[in-house]
Amino acid sequence: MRTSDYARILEGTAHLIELTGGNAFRAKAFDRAARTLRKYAGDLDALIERGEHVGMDGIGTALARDLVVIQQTGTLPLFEELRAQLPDGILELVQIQGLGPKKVKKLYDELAVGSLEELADAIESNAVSKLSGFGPRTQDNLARELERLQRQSGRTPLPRALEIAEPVVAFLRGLDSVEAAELAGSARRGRETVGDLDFIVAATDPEAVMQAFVTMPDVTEVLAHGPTKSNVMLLDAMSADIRVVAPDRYGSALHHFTGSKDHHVDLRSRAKARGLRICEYGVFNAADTDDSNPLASASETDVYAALGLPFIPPELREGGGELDRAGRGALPRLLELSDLRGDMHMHTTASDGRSSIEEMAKAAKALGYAYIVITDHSKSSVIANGLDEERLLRHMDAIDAVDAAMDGIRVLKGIEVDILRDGTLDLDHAVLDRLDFVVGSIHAGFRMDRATVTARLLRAIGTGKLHAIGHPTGRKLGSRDGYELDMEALIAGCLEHRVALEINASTGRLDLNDTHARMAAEAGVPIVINTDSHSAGGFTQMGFGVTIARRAWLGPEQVINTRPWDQVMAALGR
DNA sequence: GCCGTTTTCGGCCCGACTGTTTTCAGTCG
Repeated sequence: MRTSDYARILEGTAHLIELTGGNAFRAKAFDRAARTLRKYAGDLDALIERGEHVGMDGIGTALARDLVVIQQTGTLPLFEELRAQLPDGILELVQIQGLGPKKVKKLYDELAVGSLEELADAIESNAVSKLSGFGPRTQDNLARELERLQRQSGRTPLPRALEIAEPVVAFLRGLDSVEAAELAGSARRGRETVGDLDFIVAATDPEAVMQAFVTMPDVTEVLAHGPTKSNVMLLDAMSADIRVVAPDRYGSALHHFTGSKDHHVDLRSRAKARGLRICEYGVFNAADTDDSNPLASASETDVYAALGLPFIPPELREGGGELDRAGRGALPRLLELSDLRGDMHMHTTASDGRSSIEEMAKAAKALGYAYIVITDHSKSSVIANGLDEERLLRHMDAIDAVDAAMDGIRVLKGIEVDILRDGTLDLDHAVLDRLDFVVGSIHAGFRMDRATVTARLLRAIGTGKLHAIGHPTGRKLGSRDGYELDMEALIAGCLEHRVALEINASTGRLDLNDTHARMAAEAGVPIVINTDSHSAGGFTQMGFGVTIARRAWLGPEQVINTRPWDQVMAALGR
């Protein structure tokens, strides 16, 4: 069973408990356990088999037993029992914005609505607006939400979300009474996909800010508009919330709306243990029931300090043990963009890039890099005009010529060699030996099962000719899932043969992701962060790789391209 | 169902906004 299967069953059980009028806290417990599982990057199946899942966050004796049952039978009796009482489509209804368990239950009890289609029919016949507790406005909102679901579903990749959000932040900062404005929420934490955008503003005239916000040109729909909080649709693509607060409450508000939910749950229990209370208006004495006298609220640093903690970077606020570590003063010094001295995976006009070797070198030098490695495709990638041995040898001479002509940056010879279906490499080993850096990647034959792909990668690593595995899972963000892979086996192989795993920072990939990168680095595998640029403009994507690294708790010492070139091989242990 | 420097029982975050209501339940983050 895959991790997502376990999580899906627990999540479904949580919804069904609520829908059948069960104990809401019991439902919450199932939901919390599901989230804990989704966060676990290792082999959950094996963990359960070893009985080591007992004691995970939110998993007590009962849920631990339930997980064993799911492993053995593929499902859970409680889940099946509740599911038999309601149509399957009802779980889709809970996903709709504006529909919670109570309203879904009412729709089902009174109108027999048990699926998205039936809801559409009920709206069509105007029956929804006649239910008590509903009304014409609610019916309209549901109709719009259904339409939106059909048009687009799910979360927006982080790069696209930032593209939409950054102009809005600039707009808000330019308004008259605004002292500070920031993008909060999961985008600020750097999650690879973003559900909706949250903007926090410190301003002396909240209503003016609110009015300006809801009338921005990018706003295609106003969903809510209050004196301090509004919700709009931006470019028909993303829902965006805004909160305006007094400047002296900016820190606590920014903190509150940055989340995550799990981080806040942990933080509140810590506050409680210290006789404190924390909300969006600040940190208070628990006994202090009004919000006028906060102990801390102006900055996030103040908020954490009031709880006896150092500032915790947003990327770590996922409820993944960051409070414990912060409390012991043991947070890592996280990687920063300025730590990186080189980029070791990029393409030129020799294969499928759009810039020359020289253009790449000049752009990299302008960014302050000390070295780059030119890694064009190998011959199997025919569509990408990949190089055979003969063309590669000539290409190497061209790289040397640019290197000799450039001051202040090393231009090194590499290749992104295809890992073929049988795990052999696409180029002659003797030629590979003459390169400075070899990235091995899978570009074809994705439809293999987990064991076959894993063996394929391990055989490639075993050649001893690779320095790094490029985009290790092959996923394309938002469009392709990538191949199934035994990540623990890959990590063990990389450790044994001293091969780095890449965080591919190109906006279409972000691969490795944060959980896998954390897992690899904790095991001791060297990480390399590359843009896989196909033009001189592509280097700007490096920031996304750094964000993933930070979410993976990585510091500069775990990333090989923070080192000077002459120490990179040593960092690989070679 | 989970959890414990307040607890092995009794809590479980809490405030804004909407839409429907005549004072508030439901939803969201």
